[in-house]
Amino acid sequence: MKIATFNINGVKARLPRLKEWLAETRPSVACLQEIKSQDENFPASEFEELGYQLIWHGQKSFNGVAILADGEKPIEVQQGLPGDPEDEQARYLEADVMGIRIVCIYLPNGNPVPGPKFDYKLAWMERLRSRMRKIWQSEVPCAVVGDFNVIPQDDDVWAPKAMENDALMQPESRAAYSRLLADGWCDALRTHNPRGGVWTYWDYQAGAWQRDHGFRIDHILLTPELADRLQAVGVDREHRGREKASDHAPVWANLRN
DNA sequence: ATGACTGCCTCTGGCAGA
Repeated sequence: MKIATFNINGVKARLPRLKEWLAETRPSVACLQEIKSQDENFPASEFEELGYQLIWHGQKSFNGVAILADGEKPIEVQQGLPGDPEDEQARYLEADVMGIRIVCIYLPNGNPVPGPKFDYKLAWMERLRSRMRKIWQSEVPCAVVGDFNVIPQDDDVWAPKAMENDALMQPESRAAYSRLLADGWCDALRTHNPRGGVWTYWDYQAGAWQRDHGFRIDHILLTPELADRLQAVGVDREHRGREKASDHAPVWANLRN
């Protein structure tokens, strides 16, 4: 089975590109971030026409996540990240699909640093870790995928200097991400590209795509059982270069059945 | 270079993104 994650930067603006990507690459499970849609406006039927069933968690203007599954309805386990009753941002969706627990996240960006948004990011990462430890303890095979908004290492960015003041690569952000891996989760893309140099995001500005000025912030984390089944992992880079593309490219992992 | 581009909802300019 193929598990994919794609920050689409607006479901309405991206609909033709998104349907094209689904038809061309046919992931078994597709996790979307930044749908930027209220629940009642989400164009579910567009995906059902392609043979996908889905659940989503949206809000007005920003954020929003969705889980699509090929020919099977995801069974929702959790909507919204537990741990803060005041947090109403639509960034977390967890479901059981095809015998696997799928967690779709859109982790807060955290800029500017320092400030309340950065504090929210770090607190969110600790809440995520708590949730992931709980899932780990339940011993269900699990993939946590999405836009983590963390550049894990210097070789995950075209120029570390250019991003050094950004929330995406602050030592605190990296340390929080490292703690997830230290808990035992496998960073699928890193495992197959140990020397780094693989990007999943290119800014719209300053010709970043044309100059290949990118970095890696979209991740697929696997429990050991799924890591053992990992066959191939990749980035659909070519989709970033199309007309009206998202600023992120899709990331996918193939698991042996 | 407090720059750049894109999407959203709309106080069609200001905010957010990364």
